[in-house]
Amino acid sequence: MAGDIEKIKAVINNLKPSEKKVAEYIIKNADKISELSIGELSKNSGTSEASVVRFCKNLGYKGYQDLKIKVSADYTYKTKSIQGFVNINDDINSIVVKISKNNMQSIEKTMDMIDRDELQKAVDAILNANKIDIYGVGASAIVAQDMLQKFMRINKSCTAYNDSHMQLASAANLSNGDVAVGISYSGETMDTVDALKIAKNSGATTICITRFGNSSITNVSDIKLFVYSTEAIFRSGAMASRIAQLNVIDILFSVIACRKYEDIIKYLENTSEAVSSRKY
Amino acid sequence: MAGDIEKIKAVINNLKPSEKKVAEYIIKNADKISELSIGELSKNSGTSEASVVRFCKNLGYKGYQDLKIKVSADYTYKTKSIQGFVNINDDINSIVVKISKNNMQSIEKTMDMIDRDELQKAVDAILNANKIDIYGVGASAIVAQDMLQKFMRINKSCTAYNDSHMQLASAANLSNGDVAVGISYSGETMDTVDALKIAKNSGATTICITRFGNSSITNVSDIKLFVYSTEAIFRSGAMASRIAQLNVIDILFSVIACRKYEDIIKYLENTSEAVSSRKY
DNA sequence: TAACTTTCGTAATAAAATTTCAAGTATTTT
DNA sequence: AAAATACTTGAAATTTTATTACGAAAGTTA
Repeated sequence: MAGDIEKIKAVINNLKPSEKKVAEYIIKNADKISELSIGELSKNSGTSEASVVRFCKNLGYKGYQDLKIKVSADYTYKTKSIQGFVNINDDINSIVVKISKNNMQSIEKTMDMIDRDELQKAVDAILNANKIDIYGVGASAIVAQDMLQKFMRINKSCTAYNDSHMQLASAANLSNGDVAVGISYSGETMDTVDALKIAKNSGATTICITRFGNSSITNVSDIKLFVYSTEAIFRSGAMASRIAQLNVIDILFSVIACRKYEDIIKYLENTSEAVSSRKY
Repeated sequence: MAGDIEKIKAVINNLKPSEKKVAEYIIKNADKISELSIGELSKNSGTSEASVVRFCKNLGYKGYQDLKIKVSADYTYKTKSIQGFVNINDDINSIVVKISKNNMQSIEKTMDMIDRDELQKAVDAILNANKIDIYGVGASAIVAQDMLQKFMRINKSCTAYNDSHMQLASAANLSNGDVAVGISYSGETMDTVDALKIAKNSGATTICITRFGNSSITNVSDIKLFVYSTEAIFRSGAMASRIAQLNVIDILFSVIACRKYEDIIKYLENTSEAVSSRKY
């Protein structure tokens, strides 16, 4: 489907020496490939034209022409997604583009990176849960609230207290078969980590949605869902990160909705109807 | 920079007949270009090889090779973004990819579509506002809450009541120089539209964040910020749409932050520091 | 209608890509 | 350790593809 450059990286160690040289050159100079003829490429990589062709065919391309087009397309696709940071003096259009691309990139990287097995575990845990507690404060409270709204609509009983004392109290009353979800991008938010720790001690299955890597919250989580994010602008904690987190919520919701489609469509229709009276 | 296919469309009417044939063929068959030689293309479009080359050079390309690569790249870039709807039987990986791409697409289309002038007006209104009211219920309440958090951090006093009576009461007390922001994807949510209408009558400048097109909310809004969204899955109102709305909030916030950088960086540092004591 | 300009395709030329093949290198067998 | 075999490689031949040159046809202007 995609990722021509990735594909080359993946097979580079199974190649013969001369083809490996070609692969290395292409990876390092993917930006230039579109303007290189096979002769230039073979010279630059210290091999022969024949080796380049063999390399192309080994990788499943029709020939050099074909590879050239695919690799160039892949390269421009990749680089078009990437945008710099916002500068103070950027005009309004640049800001629109940079912020949007950054948010898109956070979703994309999260999509590439998120562990499908962990996701499946989270789905199973939620599907079998008696009770679900969701913890999050500050910007993460919004994500928690969003999750609550989604799951409530499909009749999964959740709670998402935004009072930290309530969270702790609620966590203490969980038991086996319950699920607690902790949301914190930094992974170090005391209120959330503490609540999750108590939930774990109470016997609940704990899930975290946090940044990639180890942190206090991963230590108290049975299931870890990582999101990727870089912020496009100064100390503004929660822009791309919360969008990546919401994307994870969407995925969880969608997987569950698909698995239990027959039951859930009814609930969704009911709730749709219920609010329709409040629309013009 | 981009949009090679768009560029061809833009100039198609200024071309000589034979070159126009080439242009038409390329636009209709952008997917096949990567595998066509100049001979095939000229035959398929009913012209000569020379005309194809002339066409390429007229458009600023080095030759047919160059155009072929650029157009192919543009085409794959465009189509890679597009993904189908989620099916009940999709496996977990397909759902991850489809939901993510759909969310990305909503951001991208919103980015392409959003009116920069309206955005500028919204920024000016907010910068000069004494008081800012934000209205939203249900899924839009989360977006409202998010906006509140962001603007609070840069010391812009906002309120975002999620009680509809409070909203109406608050709207009644606004006056000239105040700003009211109504968030409703459908544009038909009574509570939000009513509150915004009252705000407008009170003399406030009204801003809406809603779906593209006319709706009840656009009728009561001085400034209209449109988002684009298609949902990847059944009657599930608010997935991609809220992400697109959050993206607009990010943009508003970023533009304002850039314009008032010196003042704002201080506020951001203060608020960062304030919560840091609650982190491990 | 003649002179000129524009547009276009054929054919010649040039460039690039692919294939062939034999030499060189490594590996296995005897 | 020598011979046989298989593998890897690049130079050169061949084929394919792209570009250019040029003149014929169509269209314009005087």
